[in-house]
Amino acid sequence: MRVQALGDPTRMAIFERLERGPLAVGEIARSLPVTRSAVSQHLKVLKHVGLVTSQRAANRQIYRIDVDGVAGLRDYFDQFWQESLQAFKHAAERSAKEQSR
Amino acid sequence: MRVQALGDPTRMAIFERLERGPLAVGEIARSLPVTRSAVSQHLKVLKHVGLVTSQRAANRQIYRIDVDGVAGLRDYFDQFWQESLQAFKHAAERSAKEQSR
DNA sequence: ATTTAAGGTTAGTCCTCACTAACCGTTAGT
DNA sequence: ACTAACGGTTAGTGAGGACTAACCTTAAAT
Repeated sequence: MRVQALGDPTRMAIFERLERGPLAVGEIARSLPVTRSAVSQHLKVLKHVGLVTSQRAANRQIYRIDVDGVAGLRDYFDQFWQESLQAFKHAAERSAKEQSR
Repeated sequence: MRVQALGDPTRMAIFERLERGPLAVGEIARSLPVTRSAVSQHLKVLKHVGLVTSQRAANRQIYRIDVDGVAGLRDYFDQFWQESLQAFKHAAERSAKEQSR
């Protein structure tokens, strides 16, 4: 589920590292209290939901924020909140009408 | 963590039930394949992050969407995405400047 | 060619979290 | 008072997910 993507603190931390610019897996791991393996697995998840992209540079994999993906997820959430509030508003109006008859 | 609030499918389903109007715990449980206890625990979480409020009506607890809370969470996410995109944009510009000198 | 460093994958462990069952207090009805 | 229904709490269980360690492939360096 898309919501889960940033649910884990470590995954969140990785994402925030990437906000400051593209990084290789090892560079991220060095600044975190987890192994490269863990970082690699988290990046896999982030990539899967479209928040980051990767690109080979010789030996290394450079990860960076996927601007389109972030925007897409933002829109997704936006729509969700929008619909929630609207649905509830409609329900409230319907309820008010029931009261007055 | 606030992100976790809608991470669970059952919790999501409960929230969506409430979009159609206020409901008692038992009413929600009856429309879901889980016990009242589970629903009660989920509502506790939703209440804790400010997505719903509760109100006693005699014997029962009526839960409803907290419009302010939803709006607040919407704003929180909005800001998060905003900052992500902005930070990355700045990083990209900085990087471009490095290249050209 | 060997060595070194990178990163992805897998098996196994541990911990978190969703869930049930059993219990409790509270309220309304008889 | 007794009963029945509601809903919150707790202990215990099971499943999923985060993590490490070990292994593998690939690419650059000597």
